[in-house]
Amino acid sequence: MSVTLKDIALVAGVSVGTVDRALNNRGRINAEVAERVRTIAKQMNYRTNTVAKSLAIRNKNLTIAVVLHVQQNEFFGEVEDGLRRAQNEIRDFGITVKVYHCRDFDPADQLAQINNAVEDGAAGLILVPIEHPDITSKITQLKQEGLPVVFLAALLDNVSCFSAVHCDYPRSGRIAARLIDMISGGHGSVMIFSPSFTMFGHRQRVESFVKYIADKKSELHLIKIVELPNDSFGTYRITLEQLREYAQVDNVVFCGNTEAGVRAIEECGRKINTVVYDFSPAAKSALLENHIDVALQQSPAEQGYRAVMILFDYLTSKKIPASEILVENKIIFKECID
Amino acid sequence: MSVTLKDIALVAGVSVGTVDRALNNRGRINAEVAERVRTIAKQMNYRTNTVAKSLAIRNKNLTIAVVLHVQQNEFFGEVEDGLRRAQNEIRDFGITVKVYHCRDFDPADQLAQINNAVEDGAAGLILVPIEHPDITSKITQLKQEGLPVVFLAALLDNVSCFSAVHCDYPRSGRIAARLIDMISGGHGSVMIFSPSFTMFGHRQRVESFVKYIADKKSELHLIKIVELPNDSFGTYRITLEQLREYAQVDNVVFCGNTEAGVRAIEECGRKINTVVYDFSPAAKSALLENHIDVALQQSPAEQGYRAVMILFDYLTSKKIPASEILVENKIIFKECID
DNA sequence: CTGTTAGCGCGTTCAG
DNA sequence: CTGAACGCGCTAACAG
Repeated sequence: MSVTLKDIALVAGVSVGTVDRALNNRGRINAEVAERVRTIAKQMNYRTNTVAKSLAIRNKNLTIAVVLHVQQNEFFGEVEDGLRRAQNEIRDFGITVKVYHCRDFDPADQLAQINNAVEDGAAGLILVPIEHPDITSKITQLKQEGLPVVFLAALLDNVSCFSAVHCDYPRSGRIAARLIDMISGGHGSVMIFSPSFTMFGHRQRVESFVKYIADKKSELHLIKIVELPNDSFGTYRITLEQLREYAQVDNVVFCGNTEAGVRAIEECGRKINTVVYDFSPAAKSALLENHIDVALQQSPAEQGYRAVMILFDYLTSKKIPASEILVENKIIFKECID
Repeated sequence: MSVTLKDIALVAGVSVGTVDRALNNRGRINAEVAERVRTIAKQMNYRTNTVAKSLAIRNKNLTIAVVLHVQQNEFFGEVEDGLRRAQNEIRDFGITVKVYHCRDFDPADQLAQINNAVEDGAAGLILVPIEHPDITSKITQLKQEGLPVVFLAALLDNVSCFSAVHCDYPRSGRIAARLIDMISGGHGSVMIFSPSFTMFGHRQRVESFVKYIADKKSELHLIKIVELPNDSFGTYRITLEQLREYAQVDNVVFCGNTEAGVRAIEECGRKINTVVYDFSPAAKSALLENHIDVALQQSPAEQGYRAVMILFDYLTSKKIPASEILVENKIIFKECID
């Protein structure tokens, strides 16, 4: 059996209340007694039972706030699935997960939602941060106030936080490069489509792809890097336009609304080796019908799940997370799903 | 706030004890009252709080037994990592995980270990089953006695159990085939190395590989399927021997002791496209040094972890698992890890 | 058959 | 500064 507060109290010759105060630095306790209790606890290898603790603090009604941006998006839809899974898992511990939506890429609205969350008494904040000075300074402020904030599925250049969950963007760029290199046989022309470069990770990914190709000195020529808008029709239109304009392109790395992108690629008529990011239903069927070659999944659901669990662990057992949690880039061929 | 037994007791006009008996079918209760309580509970959307439940049943000292076979093996070493992770996670719930080792591929010893586990009062059993009639009948018997047994990392042809956690063997064969097809450019000679065919999954995997190549009508020729022994020196010797005997082989799918296999492949001197199963440290460095092309990981740690969690969920919330839990086959190129 | 109550381990009053 | 006691939601033992 594991050792409890009571056990410690017994050998220390004090009451459980005193032990509790000592171990949790609650003050109102004689420094020497506190020290003695702590060493005894360490000797006995005490670990607080998080299950019991959760039951006890359940009436404090802790809530974890999640402030998203970008809606109606395949990727973030899955992120929310992960959020919900975590929510179900921690419900019995008396901790609630509350999601605040804000308008796409709107820093003012995001700031407002963060404030809402704080006013609602959030014990922790999960944020998909928008790059904007107001957001940055708000994060810094919250940090000073002791509120743990974790970044989800996006990172800010040069802004630190409690912890950040995201995929390894440079790596995801390199993997795509390797795949294209392999599928194309190492020669041909490639075009990259990427979402908004206002997001740091997207810039990193493309840079890393370019570097790989350059270092490899392969005969793969990078024709153009195209930045996509955030709507599916615009994505479709631009993708098709570019592929028609640059008729030599026979390799594509596509990150954006997969459904629109795949449609454009098919429509342009010629055979194009394609790597898409993320594994939406559209990507799945494109894979099955051999319209694309491989999907690179960035585990959106797991990102959502882990962000919540980081705060959960912190709230229930003071566990300090790594400053950066990288989720895997999964490589998905047709054979992985059929 | 969520609804508790007390809440139900209040509206049903009975005591919590009665509610508990009704919801858990403990008997010693008026059938009508029980029925009424159950409908009220359903109406109020009651869900038992597993945290509170765990705290309460902690003194029953439930333990989950794990009976392994095959030791000193990279794959099962990682399986045990997963087991330990799960163990740490459920410790606070008062449930213990106890591992019983048995001699490699020894059905009599495995049977003995199972009996040990049962005598120790295991509340659930996780088993890496050996194909043998004695084991099969023991499993059937335990099942009838109501002990949940879950298969881990291996399955028995035609024997059902509470749940089974393993990778999708046919799929893993197909994925390897696709990769070899892609890397080789669709032509050349391939040799397959596999562990003991006494394990059903290994047979499935190879069959599936062969079928893919046949269906594809590619110019890839399957030269030979080699069954490997369970020791690293034998593996090395046989692999090298075979590769020397069949000098035309320029593609290898290798499942076995990676360290030995990779050494043999290097030693044979010629350039061979190689796909290995599982992601041991040996596979990792071989990947980084470009000695092999890709590793297919079968998530051993996750398999161990999930097997425990299935029984945990069952023991704490009566949750019935899917009869088969498939873990992913991860495709790992050098770029995924460097 | 049913109600009451004492824990499970921890946090939090409230007296002293 | 410290101890005692109660409650979180549920199980189980004991009374009735």
